[in-house]
Amino acid sequence: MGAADPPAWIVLGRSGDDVVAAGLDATGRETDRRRIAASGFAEWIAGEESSSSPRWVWNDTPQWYGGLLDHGVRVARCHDLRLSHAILRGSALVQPDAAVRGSVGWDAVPYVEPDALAPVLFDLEDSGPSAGTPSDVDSALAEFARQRLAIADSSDPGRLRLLIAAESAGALIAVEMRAAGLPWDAAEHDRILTEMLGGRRSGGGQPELLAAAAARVRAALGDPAASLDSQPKLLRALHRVGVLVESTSRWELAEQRHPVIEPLLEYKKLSRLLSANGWSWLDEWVQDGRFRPVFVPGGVVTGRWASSGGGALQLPRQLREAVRADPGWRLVVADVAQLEPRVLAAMSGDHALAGAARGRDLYAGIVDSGAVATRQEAKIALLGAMYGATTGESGRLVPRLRRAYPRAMGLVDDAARIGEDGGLVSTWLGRTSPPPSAEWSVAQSRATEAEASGADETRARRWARDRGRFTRNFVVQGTAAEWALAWMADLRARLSAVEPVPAARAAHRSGPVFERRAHLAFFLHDEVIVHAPAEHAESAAQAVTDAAATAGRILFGDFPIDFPLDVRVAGTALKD
DNA sequence: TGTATCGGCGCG
DNA sequence: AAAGCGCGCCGATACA
Repeated sequence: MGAADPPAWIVLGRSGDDVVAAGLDATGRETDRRRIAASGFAEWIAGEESSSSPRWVWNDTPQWYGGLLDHGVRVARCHDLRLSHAILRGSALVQPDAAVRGSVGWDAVPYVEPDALAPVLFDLEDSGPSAGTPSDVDSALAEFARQRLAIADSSDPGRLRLLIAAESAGALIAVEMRAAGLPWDAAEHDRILTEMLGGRRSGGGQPELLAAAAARVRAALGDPAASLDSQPKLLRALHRVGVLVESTSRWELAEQRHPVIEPLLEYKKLSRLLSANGWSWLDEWVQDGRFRPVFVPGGVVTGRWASSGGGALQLPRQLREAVRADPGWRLVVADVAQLEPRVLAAMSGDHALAGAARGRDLYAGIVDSGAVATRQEAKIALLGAMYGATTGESGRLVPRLRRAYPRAMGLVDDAARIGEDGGLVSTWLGRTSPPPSAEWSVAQSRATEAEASGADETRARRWARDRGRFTRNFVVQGTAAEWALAWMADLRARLSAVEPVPAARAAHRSGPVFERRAHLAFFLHDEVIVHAPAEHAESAAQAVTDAAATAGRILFGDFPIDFPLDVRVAGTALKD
């Protein structure tokens, strides 16, 4: 690429064993095309990154970026065509007849093998037909052109550009976090398991304390052979001793008074720990002091991330003690207090709710405003408003919030009504809810016909309300996910600007790009964990805080809304 | 023997 | 405590 005219974008595609790179100028015109052998690809990327710092355009971030990281090459920016396509083709901000909605091949979801970060690019012998999106450069160029046109012609190009930049940054971060891994102390995990479950038995027997709990349950049931892991059998055994529950769920059991309840709840708790995060999980998912889950950006319709394998987003808090910084390193653990209601206040322009949100505790602010009497009531009412509660204490309290915060409540009530009517709702930056299914629409129209039965009408009404609760929550959950992406993207940029520590201080299990620098190690909706050299931990914590403020401004401009964080610097991620 | 579904529960 | 949203994973069960 000519130094006099550095490319704004470089679009990458594969051709046989080679990579084809097309440079585009700021207007999107192709100015340069070259073919690069896979063996020299990482080095070439590193050179372009340092000389012209383009935005890399590729079909699917994990396929390209995992291998680059393995070779010690980090990039600052990308445009993930697959994720961007998913946003644009569904967005209500995009023109109905935009060409991007009809792109062939870009709806496929590629199968990403959890153990193979970059199977295609650097191990061409093993490259299979697994890629879900077109991988040649001409397909990528054509799709990129359709996407830029769709954005430019949309009702709000600025928001969509932000969303796609944030989504693509998230794609980079997800691959980076897997490469870096979450520092995990297997010995500490084993200690927790042994303390709670008792010693591990050879020969597949239950650990001591789990077996003891089981024995106490069977004694209380008066049945030495009672099956505790089969829901129907357990239910019948409970009925036989007079515990007349309809399910064996924890909350329903907890309402009962019977000697079997306490040991049964204990058994369920321990059994869950063993099956979900016991020694088998440890053996399978923690290698060389790192837990490396697969993060799936955009994996949830709202834009939240999902995960695949290892249950990364469901780590029980009791295991947080096993998250341990390397020697000489620290963990910066940060989470946003009440992210979703703050986002709701900002996107609805509700100054009253934003006022209640000023400071650390939004719920206390609601109490101070006089809308409800206690913090607990404030929490229940607000969650009920965002989730669509209609019954119980929550349903009873929501009307009081409607009076106190009409704009915020009006926004979620409108979203619910639109959803019930079969319409679409969008997040702040333009991610749009999926349309109702054909089955849903058929049920609605059938219910309006003269010969509709009562059952038809009841079912249609229930499905309409279900969808209303979904769209009600979609706008809030999805916008919160956008805030979190903006937070992480800005944080990533700040961390990358810090000088690396000397090689002697490296974290040798974090991969070449991260072993000498503070880096993101974990993300969970409204919380991040940064693994940082001890001498950089305080500046990393400041970066986390500053990035949160930036994210608020990026999304909501000057609207006066706080996003206060709980930030801790420690050797372990255990929540105090 | 393998696949789909369900109840249950972990996380936000 | 659940309630009202969104997930992934487990073991058991039903079914091909």
